[in-house]
Amino acid sequence: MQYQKRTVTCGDLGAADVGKNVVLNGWVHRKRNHGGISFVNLRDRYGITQVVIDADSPPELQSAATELKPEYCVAVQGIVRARPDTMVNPDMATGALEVQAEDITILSRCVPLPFQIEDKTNANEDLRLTYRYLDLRSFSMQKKIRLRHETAFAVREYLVGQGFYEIETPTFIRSTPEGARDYLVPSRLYPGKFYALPQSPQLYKQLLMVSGFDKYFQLARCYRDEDARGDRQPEFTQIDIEMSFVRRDDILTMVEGLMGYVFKKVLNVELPAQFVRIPYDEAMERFGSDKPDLRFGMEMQDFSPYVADCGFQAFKDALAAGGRVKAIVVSGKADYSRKQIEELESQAKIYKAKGMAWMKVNAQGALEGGVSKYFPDAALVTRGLGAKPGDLILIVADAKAKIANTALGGVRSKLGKELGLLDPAVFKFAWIVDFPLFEFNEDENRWEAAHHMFTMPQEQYLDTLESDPGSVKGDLYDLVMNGYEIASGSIRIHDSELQQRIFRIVGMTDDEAQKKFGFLLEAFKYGPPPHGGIAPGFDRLVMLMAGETSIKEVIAFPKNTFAMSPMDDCPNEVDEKQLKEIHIKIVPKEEPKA
RNA sequence: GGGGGCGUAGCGAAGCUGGUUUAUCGCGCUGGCCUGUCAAGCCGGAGAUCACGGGUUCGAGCCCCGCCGCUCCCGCCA
Repeated sequence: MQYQKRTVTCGDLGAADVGKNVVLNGWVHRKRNHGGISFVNLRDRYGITQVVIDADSPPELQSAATELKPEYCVAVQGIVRARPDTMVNPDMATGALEVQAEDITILSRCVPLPFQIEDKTNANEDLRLTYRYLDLRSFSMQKKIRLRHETAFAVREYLVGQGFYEIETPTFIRSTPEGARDYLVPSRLYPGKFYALPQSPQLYKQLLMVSGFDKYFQLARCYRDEDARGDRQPEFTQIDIEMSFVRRDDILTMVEGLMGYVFKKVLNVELPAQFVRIPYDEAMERFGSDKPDLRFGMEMQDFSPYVADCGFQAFKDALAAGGRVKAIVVSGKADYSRKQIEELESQAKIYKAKGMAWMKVNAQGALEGGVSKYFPDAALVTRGLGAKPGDLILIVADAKAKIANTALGGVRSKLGKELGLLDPAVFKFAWIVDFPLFEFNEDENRWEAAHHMFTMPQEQYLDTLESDPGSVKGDLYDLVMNGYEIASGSIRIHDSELQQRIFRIVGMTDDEAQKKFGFLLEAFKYGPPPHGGIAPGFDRLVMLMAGETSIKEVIAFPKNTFAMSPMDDCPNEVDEKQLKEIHIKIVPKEEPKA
């Protein structure tokens, strides 16, 4: 096809170009016809330029212009001219100029659109994903994809500058049933055997440390076959990092430097040189979450000092059972209706709380409503909690500390959202440190690794690993920001004996360990260096930088909630022939028994 | 596995507690007019088995049951 290739883009014409003969290639964003004169807003990745078809243009040009419809792809040749003063559009980057068309060539046509291409699209997500290539035409989406690119570039720039090598690791790997469910890839050459897609390059990056690549990173695609969320996709990207001869603080400092660089470079936002560090236990008690949103206060407080003398049995029972009674003060919200409070209570119940108590501080400073009658000494309570007249006090009690904390923490998060306390332009980072190394799995009646089995226990617990696993803290750290976990890492075990002790504690026999991780244990016989690492979630990071609440907004072609792609209808059935080659037989799903 | 929300023209929404109905509005689409707009304007038009299947009722977009789809959340995510 003969057509004129662009000499400029729709975003870069300036005053100096007036009088020039230019060619633009782009899409018809909008067209306005006034009978004689007509205007076309031509759009490409770089911007929008107004093309004018004058009333006295030749008939061929006029008819070409008449034919144009939204999203036609065209080549326009014409002369750049300044707009008359009164017709300058100050809202447009190129609003002082326009191109007087001399020739318009339609490169391709466009059928009526399923939804309009505009920044604040009103189409629902399913439709946007079905026509993702159209959705991505909007400037708002182009901007997010660009932000992602720039962030990736800045990450590489910084880490390479710090002496890191980017090294690829395999995406067909050995399946290890620990952790998330694996995506499996059947093997054609080995009937009945499978590769797994990596949940993360964890073991490979540790092996790279054994190899002596003491600073490694990779923008690694990871795969986990678990249910999706706003901040979770079945495939996602992490900035995988591992370093040798480091202690915890070396990693934290390095990531602080990385984040500082990226935010400055990409968003021109200055981050603090260091991020606050909060021990896990403290985060749970203060915020009811291991990924607290620090953009607002409303911290949870211990309500137990007021319980002993009160007549409210539920609170006493919770404490007697070793649980918690926790409160938050909602400033100025004594005017909340019963219905509003019930909605908050239902939020608490999502996290298995049995209920949520409340009371209000009236204008005189007295307690009223809810459970207030059980607390005759209002001043004691309000002074202790720092509650002022007009405040609302919410209380959750439970025999299990975790339930009381997470439930009220959930209420705190909901209130943060509801009260507009979450400014997307504010970025509050924090390190959560001193995580427990083990968690007790009640269903299986055994201890399991809270993070993963290669995490170093903190030194002071080495003697009590076996006798008291529950109290062991690991050399573990999460980076959190605005209520999201955006990185997780640890110092690793590089000692085979210690590693075997851990395996035994989580109930893995030496044989099993050998079978599953023998190659790692073997490698660790050959002078492994002390090492540790971390893996920031790249999609979540970009999501927050973009001020979004779903990572789908910053992934070009994401999956929907059910791990499907509505655009190409994936996953899909495959031919019998393909199945035969990989030795797979489909067993039909059993009908539920009546 | 469980819970909340949604489903009405191509898109987004309204439609009160079942009853003037030919299901309303905005955008888009389409025909016409219009020489400076930029979310152009004005006049006209087409376009909907109210997700789907049952049921209750004299009468269902609205109530009930089932089912499908999307979305958010709990579980899950070492």
